[in-house]
Amino acid sequence: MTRVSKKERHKKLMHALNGDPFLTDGDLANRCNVSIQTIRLDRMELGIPELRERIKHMAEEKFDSVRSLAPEEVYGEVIDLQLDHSGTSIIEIMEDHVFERNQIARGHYLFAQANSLAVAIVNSDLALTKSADIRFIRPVKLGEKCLAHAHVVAKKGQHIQINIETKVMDETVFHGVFDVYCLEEDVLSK
Amino acid sequence: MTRVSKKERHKKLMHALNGDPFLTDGDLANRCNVSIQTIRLDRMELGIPELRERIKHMAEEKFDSVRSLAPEEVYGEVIDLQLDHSGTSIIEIMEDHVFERNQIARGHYLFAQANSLAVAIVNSDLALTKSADIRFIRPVKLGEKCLAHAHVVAKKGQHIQINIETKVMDETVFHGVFDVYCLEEDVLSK
DNA sequence: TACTTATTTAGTACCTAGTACTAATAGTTA
DNA sequence: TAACTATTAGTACTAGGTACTAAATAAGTA
Repeated sequence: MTRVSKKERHKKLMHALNGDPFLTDGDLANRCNVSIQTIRLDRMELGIPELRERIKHMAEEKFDSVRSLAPEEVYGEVIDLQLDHSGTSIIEIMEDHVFERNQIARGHYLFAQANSLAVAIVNSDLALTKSADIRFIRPVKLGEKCLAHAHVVAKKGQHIQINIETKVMDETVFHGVFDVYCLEEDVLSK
Repeated sequence: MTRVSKKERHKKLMHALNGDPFLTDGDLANRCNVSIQTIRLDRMELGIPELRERIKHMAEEKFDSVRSLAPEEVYGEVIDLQLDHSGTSIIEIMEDHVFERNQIARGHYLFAQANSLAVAIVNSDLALTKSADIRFIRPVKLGEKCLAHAHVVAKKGQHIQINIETKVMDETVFHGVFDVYCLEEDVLSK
């Protein structure tokens, strides 16, 4: 006289955990009116890890995504850098960088790459972006690798003008002119 | 003969957990060369919850952010939004956002806030930043809260021009003019 | 130097949310 | 009725803690 079939319970279980992954085996047992052991056998069959593992997994994902948005001093991997002259960096567009709907990279990631590179090029402890004029030439899609190349075009006192062009393969996807303000220490002490 | 002072150990602890929140008390005890009890007293004093609670908290945040899809798309907390008209969002400058040396926020975080807001305002599934002209008016420091206010100034066909001004208290710190390209579905089907 | 306080360590009982296992019972079916 | 599946019960054990008591070890101060 099995009240509800195993299959049905399994469905219910999956659904319940989808709605609230923080349910313990005890909670699930109550919901399904079965013993805790039954729930554990069910999880085994369905390959559902225990509560603590589920939670840990979610936390790790969260942690990783925080990482990708708040990285080190430079956003992107610098592969070449001539201080006060030029530089190149790479980023690969990952899941976290794109709009869900259309898989297109959010513009500020491309900007972050360019901005980081511009500031990194300036040979100073106190370099800040003053202004920028940027253009997104074509959308960048998930999985594409963006190569940003920067070079200093002018240097007038504390203002340094840097041109940045970002390419995917041979196609230009982003272009920017950055005006970086450089407050050198010896200037400060004068 | 306390090898390392309590204060120093507390700092080390905070830093370690910031870098890796998945460390158990045992791990921390090893790193600091103290007993597990000392670590637990330290956590008490510093108000740091146990590993499982930390993990759970992160998982809950992740879960919440997955639930509400819209805010995930936006960098910053949107506190007001009138589609196709105006919007406001807030970000607080945290440790991760600043240069270590001078505690000044990296420009691309301010840009990310503005860019997200600009795209969010446009009432379309397919809104992409086409170009932007931005100015960093004064440096923003650690702990400051940035209020970005955006409003649509022009709409010509698929191009929408949005002005954004970001303030800390009453001071303008950032200004930008964004040109967002909006590919509406009915336009597509024509 | 002796007293006092702060800091650190040790150890116990208990908790949750499990795993891994054995054994028994209930219900169904050939 | 025997065989099988599904379910339940119960035990031993685990990690990573809490909450507590007690003791040992500095360190500061009168």
